[in-house]
Amino acid sequence: MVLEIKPTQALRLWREVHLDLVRDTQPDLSVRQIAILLTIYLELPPHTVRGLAARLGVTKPVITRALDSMGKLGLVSRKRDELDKRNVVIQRTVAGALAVEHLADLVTARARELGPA
Amino acid sequence: MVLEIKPTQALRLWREVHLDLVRDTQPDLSVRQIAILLTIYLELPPHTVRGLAARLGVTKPVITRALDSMGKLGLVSRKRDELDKRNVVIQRTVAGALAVEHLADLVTARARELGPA
DNA sequence: CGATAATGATACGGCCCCGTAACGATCGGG
DNA sequence: CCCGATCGTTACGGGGCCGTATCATTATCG
Repeated sequence: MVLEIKPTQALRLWREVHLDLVRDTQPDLSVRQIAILLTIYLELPPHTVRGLAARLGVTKPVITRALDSMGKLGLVSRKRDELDKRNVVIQRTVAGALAVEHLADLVTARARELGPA
Repeated sequence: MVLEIKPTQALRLWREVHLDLVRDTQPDLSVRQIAILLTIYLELPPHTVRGLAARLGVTKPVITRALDSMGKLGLVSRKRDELDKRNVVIQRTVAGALAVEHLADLVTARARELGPA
């Protein structure tokens, strides 16, 4: 089940989806925020600030700030870890799951429309 | 030549490429800038500020500013249209073509690595 | 010509993000 | 028990992007 995609198709797909995102999304997320959001929703919990920072190769404040802004949008939430109160566990939300699902729909729909290279 | 991609695959692809972009890219472009860059390199010239603005559904200053910053990065260049000196023609550059090609490589490489849904 | 329209750039005020450095809270080993 | 290590957050200074409104330049039409 290898996904065959040609460079020209890849670029067209990337462009179409980004055009959708520019027009469609209310507040569009940064590249970092998208990476964080998808990591939270695709990888197994639990997720922590330092874990995400290491996973993305960025500093911790980047994660904290991204969680702040995405939290305001309702895409994620935070909870103190009761076993080790230094830790913060990042949790998924309904709105976040919907947003991720919406992105998946965009990509699959645009992929389906791609003609030959 | 329809590109079959399942929602789970789409999300994993999106995530992997965004992780690459976060780690890899020197100054990462915004969603709008990516949309503009790919439009310039995928659609037939000539490109103008107002044309791009209409194409993306954004205001002209958005395009002007994006061209400013992408111009500093050497990804695009501008030239006055000699026939109608009100117009500015946006031109491709070698560095821009390389950046677009690099993005295509990223996407195709990550797509190839995708396992079954 | 002169008035009007169109094009791209600029000014302004506001908001968000960055990286570095520091901080408070909490845990854990000696 | 205490002191160092760890975790997440916050402060600071700087830079970028946004939308609206306005501007200078150029073309067009009466």
